[in-house]
Amino acid sequence: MISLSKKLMLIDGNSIAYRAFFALPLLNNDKGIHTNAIYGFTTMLMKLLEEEKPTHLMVAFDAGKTTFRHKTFEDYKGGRQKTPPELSEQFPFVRDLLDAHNIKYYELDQYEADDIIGTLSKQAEKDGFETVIISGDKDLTQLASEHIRVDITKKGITDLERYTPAHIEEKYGLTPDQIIDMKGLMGDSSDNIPGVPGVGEKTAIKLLKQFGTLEKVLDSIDDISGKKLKERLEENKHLAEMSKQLATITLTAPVTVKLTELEKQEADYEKLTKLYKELGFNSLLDKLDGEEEEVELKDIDWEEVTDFEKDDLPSQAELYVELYDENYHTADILGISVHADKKTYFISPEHASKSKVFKSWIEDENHSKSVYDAKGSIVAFGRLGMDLKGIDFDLLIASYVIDASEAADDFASIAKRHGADAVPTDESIYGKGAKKKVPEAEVLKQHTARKAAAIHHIKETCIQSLEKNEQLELFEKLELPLATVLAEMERKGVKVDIDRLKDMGVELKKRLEEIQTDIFRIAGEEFNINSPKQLGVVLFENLKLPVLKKTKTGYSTSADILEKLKPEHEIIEHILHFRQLGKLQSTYIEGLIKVIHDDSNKIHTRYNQVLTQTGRLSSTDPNLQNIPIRLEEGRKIRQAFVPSEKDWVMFAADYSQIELRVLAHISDDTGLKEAFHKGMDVHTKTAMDVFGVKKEDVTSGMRRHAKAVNFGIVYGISDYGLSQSLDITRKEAAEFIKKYLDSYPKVKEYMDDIIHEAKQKGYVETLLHRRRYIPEITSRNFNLRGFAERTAMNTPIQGTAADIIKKAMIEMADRLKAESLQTRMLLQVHDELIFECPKDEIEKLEKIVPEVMESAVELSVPLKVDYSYGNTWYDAK
DNA sequence: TGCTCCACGC
DNA sequence: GACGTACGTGGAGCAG
Repeated sequence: MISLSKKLMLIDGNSIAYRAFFALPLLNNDKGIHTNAIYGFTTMLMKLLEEEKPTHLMVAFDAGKTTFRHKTFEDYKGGRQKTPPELSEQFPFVRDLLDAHNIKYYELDQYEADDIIGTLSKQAEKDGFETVIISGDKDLTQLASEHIRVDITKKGITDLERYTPAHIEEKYGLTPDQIIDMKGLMGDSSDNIPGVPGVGEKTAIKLLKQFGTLEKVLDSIDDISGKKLKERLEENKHLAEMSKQLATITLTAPVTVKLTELEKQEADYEKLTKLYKELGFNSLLDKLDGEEEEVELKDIDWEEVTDFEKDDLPSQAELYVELYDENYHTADILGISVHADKKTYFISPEHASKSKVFKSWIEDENHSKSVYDAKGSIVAFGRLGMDLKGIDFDLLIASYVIDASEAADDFASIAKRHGADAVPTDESIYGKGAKKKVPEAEVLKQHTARKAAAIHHIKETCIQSLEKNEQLELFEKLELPLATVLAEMERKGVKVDIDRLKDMGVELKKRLEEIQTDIFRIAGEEFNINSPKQLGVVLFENLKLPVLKKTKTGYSTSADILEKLKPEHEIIEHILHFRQLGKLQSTYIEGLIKVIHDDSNKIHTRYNQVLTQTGRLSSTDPNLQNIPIRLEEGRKIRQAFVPSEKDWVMFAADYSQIELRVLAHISDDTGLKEAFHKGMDVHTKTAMDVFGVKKEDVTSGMRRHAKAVNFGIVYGISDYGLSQSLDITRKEAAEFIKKYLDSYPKVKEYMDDIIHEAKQKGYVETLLHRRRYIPEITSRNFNLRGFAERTAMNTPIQGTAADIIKKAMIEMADRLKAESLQTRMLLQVHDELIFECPKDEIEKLEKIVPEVMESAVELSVPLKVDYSYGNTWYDAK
């Protein structure tokens, strides 16, 4: 075969997906979507791209149910098994996959993929292409020619048989054209093409070798040997002709794509990564990382300086600080870059901290800086003795506000998402895991410089997106100022009484040992209680306790299951207690001690401002948003959180039922609003409304149920979730939710409306225009759609609550400053703010804090804040 | 090192 | 009917 420079690959999409589906076991990903066909399709595609290196590429799909062939023969493809739903649900993902690879796909009403492929392959032949066709359907082999090769899947999916005219000659002794005649004679059971009864492959080939074409065979029936065969051909002449017609691939389908449009393009790695993650294709993700790193680095102009002249630093510039790891409180500061006008500078942190010109520029709020990660930058510059001010843009936050679903793992992926693809990933510069290291100076400096330049390139696009989505105010007036407030909170840190923690640790250790001894005695053997695997063996095999639930890997030993086994065996309560105390010891005693800064005995958490899909913050190193409170033993941990100054107190304020108030506001439901206007206990009120009883007749059980439903509404749990938390059947839970919605009709209306809106727009919004895209809302997959619907209902509630407390935090910080108070805001726990303050400021705070928090936004129901103070966080209850 | 299980908070 | 179902972070065990 002559090697031509243009190589076209045409893939029969349906056929390959079918092949993959039946060749691979029915794989599931963690979302319950079947993925075997998608996976098989992907691996096959990768292999083909690598081996064939096509310059042009397209995937053809069959369109709909009927084709022009059905006019010839109604029962064409009749009797074929309906596509299994497990497969059809995968087709949309195959298309997503192709989109992510930037591979064109095409379908044409009334035509099959074969016809599209046939038409294009012949056009390509004329235009001097070499073409490879990939399918599982041997029919396609009729297209083989000098410049068209047809590869048909054999067993499995990666094994292909290459049909060239020579191979067909060798295999059947026929030319490619004669394949159609062969089909006419012998038929094709898979497409329900009848052919001539009694004529199979052998006879068909024999006849064609003798006469050449079907028509000639039918004209020469008299010359054929064998009486029976003659009769059959005679009787089925018409059937044979129709069969040939059906099997003939049309070469003149009205295909509208041009070959020039099929040129192979670079994949969209961002999209691919997202898709692979969604599908759980971890092995493919790994490969992807490798490919991405190969991206060529375009040189940029940058200059290293040791100091600045005043004129170097204009009133608008991009600023970037490069750190060695993600914890900006402690990470090595490796370099700083500034993109000013058309120049990009690099300066070492040592030189930067000595430069007076630089410091005064950094601290001048009239000089605007565009950064990546405002909060981290403020902290890092703080460590260099500079108070970073005047941040007017943050690429990281902007990207989060625009679409929180795109993970913010590193600069490169965010830059690329917004069109700057010349920034290498940090991993490619530093390596990862044990191999991570600072690269040679030139590489580091260029990398740092490149980021400042990238921010400059992207800024405008981001602002336009924000503007278009009416999110500029959310970005500029809420998230950006919040970053400064959070930086301040993190930097101040919260003081920990380390001795108190250690004492608790000693006490816990003693008790754990005692419980362990008990457990071993009762079990009659020693084992690792912390190993669910070993514990499972002891409980369910040795002690023969009933198995109520299994996990993927063995027996479930979760607390709710053990709780049910309590009456069965005395060992259970010991195990539960051991678990509870063990958690306190490892996570809260040892874990907290690990992150206390030696010099100050303070903890400096990091709030992640760009992570959650709802707009909430999260907290790491340590997570101060999950310090125990519900059980007394755990709650005592809070005694270790103390004021950092003598004679100060901890002051805690929390919003009462903020989410339900938000729901009352959004839904405008009279009954729900009444609870808040009258200052009632909302769970009792719900119990009254749902069970139709008077206040004094609400039992504790009713209230508990009502509370669980309210909880479910706020967090968007399903009937299943509710059934779990109340230990009732799913049906009962569903009925319960229905009763709730009947009692609050406008809540029901809101739920219906918001789902409808999400379907229309593809996203939902909070009060302050925070957006969450919910593409799965139109999914045909029951699970995904159900999940999406709950997300649509829940996000505006939880997200609005998040908006409100964020706004309150900014206003609180302003107010403390305006009133020149010493009080420090230290922590945020979703609906709660914790301060430390001198005792003589308590009285003021008691007025200011509720006032600011309650008036952060105005809803149609009042916001209510409860507060309290004490010598430790524990005592502020 | 990455996965699973478990448990804490809102 | 669909069979796994609020969001996070972190520790321990375990397999490769």
